[in-house]
Amino acid sequence: MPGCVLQTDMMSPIRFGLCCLFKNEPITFRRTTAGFLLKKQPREQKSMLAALCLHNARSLLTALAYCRDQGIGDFRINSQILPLKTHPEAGYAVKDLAGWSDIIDIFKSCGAFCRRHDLRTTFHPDQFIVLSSPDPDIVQRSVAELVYQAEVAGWVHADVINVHGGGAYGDKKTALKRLVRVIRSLPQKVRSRLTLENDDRVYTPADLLPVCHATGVPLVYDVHHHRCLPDGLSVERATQQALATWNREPLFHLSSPLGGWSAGTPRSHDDFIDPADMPECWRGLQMTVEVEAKAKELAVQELMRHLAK
DNA sequence: AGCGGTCAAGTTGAT
DNA sequence: ATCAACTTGACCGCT
Repeated sequence: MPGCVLQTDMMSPIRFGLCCLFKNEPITFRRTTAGFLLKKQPREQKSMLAALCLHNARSLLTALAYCRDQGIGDFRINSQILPLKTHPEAGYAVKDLAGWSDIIDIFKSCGAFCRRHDLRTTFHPDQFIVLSSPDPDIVQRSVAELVYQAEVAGWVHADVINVHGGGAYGDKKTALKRLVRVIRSLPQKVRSRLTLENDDRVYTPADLLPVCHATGVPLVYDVHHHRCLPDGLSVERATQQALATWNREPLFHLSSPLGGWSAGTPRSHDDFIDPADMPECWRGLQMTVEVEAKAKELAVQELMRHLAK
């Protein structure tokens, strides 16, 4: 139904978020591989990267316009929005790319668009970013990636860079001490956006809340991960404690297990959200809920329709 | 045009 | 010891 926009007054106060990609909408983000790129001449490498970055910046603006039209209030930005940005060999500075000022201008337009239409954007660096590692090189590379994402976050006004606690290395307590120390040492533009999320195999909300309290970093509560890796906290209690860590609009994650909770792999995500998986105690809260479902925008739309009834 | 192997990175737990 | 899973599947190179 073209032009059909959900009415604000029918909608839940929850701001629902779309993660990174589209299922049906022809909005794409491109990337490349280091091996392929490095076989080219340096000049060609730069021009390919410039084309990819420009394409992705334009796609982001298109994605945000789509979200606004659909009443989707939040969009998670792919870590590879600037492909291979911090790769040890293929990495580059944006200002080394032809047309760099156009690229940055489009990202800044994205930021202005978000301000104008009350859209939120976030980043979620992937599993290779681990701040609790005992290996300083791993921590240093992770921080470099966060610095890159914080730079883009500054252009687009993203207020969240969300990471997991990382590994335990057989000693959670010590690992979390390292995590606190590293968080405190982060550059301001990273630390002011950093959030911690409970994962489904190592760190629970109960593990991370003390870190949040010690550092002022908010907790992104993922209820699906919490159900896969419980810690004695009820969903209601974890919700309350996570909300209390936020000095801005809270951000939570929601997904449904592939094939239901009785299936073999409850950890993997289903195409859509089973409304029963959304905690009752979330209803009416003023916060962002990012929908992690493989059907992407279709899943967000279906959940919003269901809750508007 | 379609398809399969591969992709920069870390850690865990199943096999 | 090896390897999928995590996640966001997408890209490259070959047929």
